[in-house]
Amino acid sequence: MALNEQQLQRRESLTKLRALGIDPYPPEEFPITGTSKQLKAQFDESPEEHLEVSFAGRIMVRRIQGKASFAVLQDEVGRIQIYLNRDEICPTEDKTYYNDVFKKLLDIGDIIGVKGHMFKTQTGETSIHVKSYTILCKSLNPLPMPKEVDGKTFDAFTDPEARYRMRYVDLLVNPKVKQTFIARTKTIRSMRNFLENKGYLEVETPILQSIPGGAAARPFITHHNALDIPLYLRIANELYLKRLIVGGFEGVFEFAKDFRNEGMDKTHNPEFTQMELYVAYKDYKWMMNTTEEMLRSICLEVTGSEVLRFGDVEIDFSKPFERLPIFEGIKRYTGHDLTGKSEDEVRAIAKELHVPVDETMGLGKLIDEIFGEKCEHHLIQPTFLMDYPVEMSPLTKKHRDNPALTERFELIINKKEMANCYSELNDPIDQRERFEDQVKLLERGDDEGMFLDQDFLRALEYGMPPTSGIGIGIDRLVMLLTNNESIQEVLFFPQMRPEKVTQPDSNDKFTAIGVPEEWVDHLKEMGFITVNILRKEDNAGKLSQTLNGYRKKKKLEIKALSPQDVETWLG
RNA sequence: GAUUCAGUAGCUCAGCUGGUAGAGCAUUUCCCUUUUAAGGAAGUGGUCCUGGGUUCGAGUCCCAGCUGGAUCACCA
Repeated sequence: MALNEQQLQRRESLTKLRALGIDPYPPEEFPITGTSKQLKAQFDESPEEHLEVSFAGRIMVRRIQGKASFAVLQDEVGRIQIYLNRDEICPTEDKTYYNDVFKKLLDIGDIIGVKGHMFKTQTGETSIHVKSYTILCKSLNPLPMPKEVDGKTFDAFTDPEARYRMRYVDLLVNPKVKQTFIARTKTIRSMRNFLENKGYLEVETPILQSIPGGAAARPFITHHNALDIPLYLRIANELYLKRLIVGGFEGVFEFAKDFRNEGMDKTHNPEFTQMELYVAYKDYKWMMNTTEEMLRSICLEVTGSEVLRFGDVEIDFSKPFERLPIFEGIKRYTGHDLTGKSEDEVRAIAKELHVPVDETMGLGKLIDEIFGEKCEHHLIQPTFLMDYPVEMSPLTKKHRDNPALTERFELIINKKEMANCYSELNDPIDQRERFEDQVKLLERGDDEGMFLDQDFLRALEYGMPPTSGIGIGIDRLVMLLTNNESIQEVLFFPQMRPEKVTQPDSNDKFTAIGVPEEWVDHLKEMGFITVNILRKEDNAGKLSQTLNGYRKKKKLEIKALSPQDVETWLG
């Protein structure tokens, strides 16, 4: 990457600092007496006391007023203004530390430590009166400069691509982003506390699996060299947690990063987080109550209220969640009762409703399509959508009242699937048959079919108690709680197509076309990192001037270049 | 994967039917000892995403590509 003017200036400042004997990246610790928030609170509590402080932060604003200066330092929790006076910073005749170092060699984005005392300015802002400062880190790239006036932000750093690729910059200049990720951590902590208080055990299960099971999704595949076998990144941890239930644990959960090799959009990232919970001797009805209780308390802990604003809708966790059998939902929103209807009858109804269907769709898929097209968008408030057709749920117990259905629910909030729960199938013979059906799907080329996991079946044959299990999409829950429309906003580093970077040519390649050795590194510094980039310059006169200008500016002790020299490089 | 919109200075953005590339902030220089939407004055800074094409002339029009966003498809 070619360095721009500001980057070159900062590098120059760096060498000047070193020339002054200042280490721009010192190794010593810099002890502080408090965060920006603490120092301000401490002073404001008893402003009459002389409060000596030590503080470190990143320079975000600088206002130089001749012999006095103000700056704003930012730490993890906020910002604090500092005041510097030339003759206090430099009590002797030597004013370098103020006139040169502070005013010229420091930049917005640099990290400094300051010592001084707290005071209030004439305009009433609690600030640090600095007696001495230490450079802790010189920053070589300029930060974007959003301005905030009366809570309104101007010139905000908004380009999504830049924000996601350079989350570190995003976090520095967009305070809301930091709040989102703090809320994410709070959400997970709140859920973990809830589950631990219930007595369930947090466990870890394999991420590298030789049989990717527990969901229908395309996996990422990798290879283990020593065993010389393919391994898959897990798409779910369901089958492992159930093995633990077989092994005698009665409540286990895991916050699991899962990986699915599918498309990406506002609600899907190739790696995402799911919390899966399995509890023995329970059914899906029990799980509805538990889920409801858990989400209500998480919402309260994270947002301070059981009622949540998301965009322009209000989502109420305080009331009991609706429990809506899928057939009832369809009846409510389309007027058609599908109970007991055959595949052909349902297909005809779908066509009548203008739901796009084709002949390959089975009964389960048809019902799912109708619901998705005609009903799902009505479900804003938390709703347990329950009793799915058996075809779509190969790991779920058949419904106690209707063998065509399963004991399964999905939790829908604001039109989005948040959680998926079953009364887990524990009949090993039934499970084997359902796996075999899935294998047939695979053999037909349906890449969503499930693999047959012999060891899991063997475990079930030893006997798994009746169990209810749930998977909750953590990313989507955090989106909801933080009022974010996109999953990329709740992942620190969402998946992006890799940036293309040009690898610099070796120095040999430059000397081979006649560039003097002492010039090569400087050319690279100026952005001519490959011979091809250099040769894009067609005006040797202009190029030699540019290079000599750089030589002069940096006061380089090397030979100046003639246009003829440069002409030969360009070939 | 399809459609569509976008890509111009470090950041946020203007740029008309094609005619020499603009602003604010940042940055540089000078002045200023309590400022705070950064005080005054003067400057610097651009492969207009890339590559082709049309044209006397392309940031602007056409084609292809790259990257991102949105919508759709896919996603138990």
